[in-house]
Amino acid sequence: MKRERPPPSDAEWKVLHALWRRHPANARELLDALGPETGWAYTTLKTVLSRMLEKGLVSAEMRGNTTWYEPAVEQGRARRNALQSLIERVFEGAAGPLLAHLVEHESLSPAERKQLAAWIAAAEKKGGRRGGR
Amino acid sequence: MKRERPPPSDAEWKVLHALWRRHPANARELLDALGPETGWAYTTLKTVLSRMLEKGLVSAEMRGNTTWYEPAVEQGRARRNALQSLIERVFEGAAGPLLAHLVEHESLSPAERKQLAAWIAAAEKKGGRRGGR
DNA sequence: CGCGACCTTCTACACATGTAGTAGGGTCGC
DNA sequence: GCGACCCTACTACATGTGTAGAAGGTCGCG
Repeated sequence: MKRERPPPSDAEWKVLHALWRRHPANARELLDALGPETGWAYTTLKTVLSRMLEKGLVSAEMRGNTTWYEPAVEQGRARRNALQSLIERVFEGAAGPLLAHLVEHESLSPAERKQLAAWIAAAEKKGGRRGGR
Repeated sequence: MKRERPPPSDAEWKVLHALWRRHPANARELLDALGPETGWAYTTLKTVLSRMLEKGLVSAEMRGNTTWYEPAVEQGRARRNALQSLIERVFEGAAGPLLAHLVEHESLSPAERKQLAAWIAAAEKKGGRRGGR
C-alpha cells in the first residue's frame, strides 16, 4: 500500500516545479528561483518546505548547517494524480468532456496537435482501452 | 470587468453538479441527491450553500419559507476555469503534457478516442492555432 | 389553538494554507 | 574575539473549508 500522501497545495506545486528543474537545492537557491514570481520571504519558503517534508513531498538532508532538498515525488505521478482528481471533482469522472474543452479552448500549437494525433493513432493501434481504475 | 469569483471548493463542486442536473432545487432535494455520496447533515449543506451564495456561485430565491437555488455559473465556464487553473498550477501552462497524460493514462474509451481524433482533424483542417488566453 | 414537521439563520470549531516574524546558532573576515 | 551574515526552528495569525449543533420561524392538522 502506498502511503497516503496529501496532494500538493498551490505554493507546494511551485516549489516542486523548481525542484524538479534543479535538485538538490537549498532554500536560498529555491528562493532565487521562485522569488520573482512569488515574492516570498525566505522564511515563508522555509515554512512551505517543512510542511512539504511532513507530507513527504520532498526529502531533506542536512549538510553543514544547510538543508538540501530533493523532490520525493515523481513529476509524472504527481501530475497524474492531480489530473485524476480534477476529472473526478470537476468532470464527474468523464474524461471525454475534458478533452472537448482542451481541444476547443486550450489553444494547442500545431506541433502539439500533431503529436496528439500520433498518440491517438498509437493508442488506437494498440487496441482497446487500457484498464482504468 | 467580470467580478472576481472565487473558484468552487470540493464540496461546492458537488453541489454545482447536482444543481446543473436539476434546478431550481431546494436544500432538501439537493440533500437527497447528494446525501448518498456525501453523507452530509442537512445543515452542512445549508452552510455550503450560503457560502456559495456569497461567492456568487448560486442564486437563491425564497418562496414561502423555502429557499430555491439555481446555479449562477455556467458549467462550461466553470470547468474551463478549473482546467485552466490546473494547467497553470500543475503543468506550468503547457497543455501538451496534459494531453499526453490523458491519452496515456486516463483510459479513454474507443469512442472518446475517435471523437478526439476527429476534433484534431477538424482543427488541423481549419488551419492554425486558435487565439489563446 | 397548540404541536410536530420542516425550514431557516447563527454560531462553532478543527484543520489546511498562505504568509511571515523572532530567536538562536554557526562561520568567517578583520 | 566580535560583529555581519546566513541558516535553522519555532511561533503566529488570517482566511478558507468541512462539518455540524442550537435556536428560532411557519404552517397545516387535529
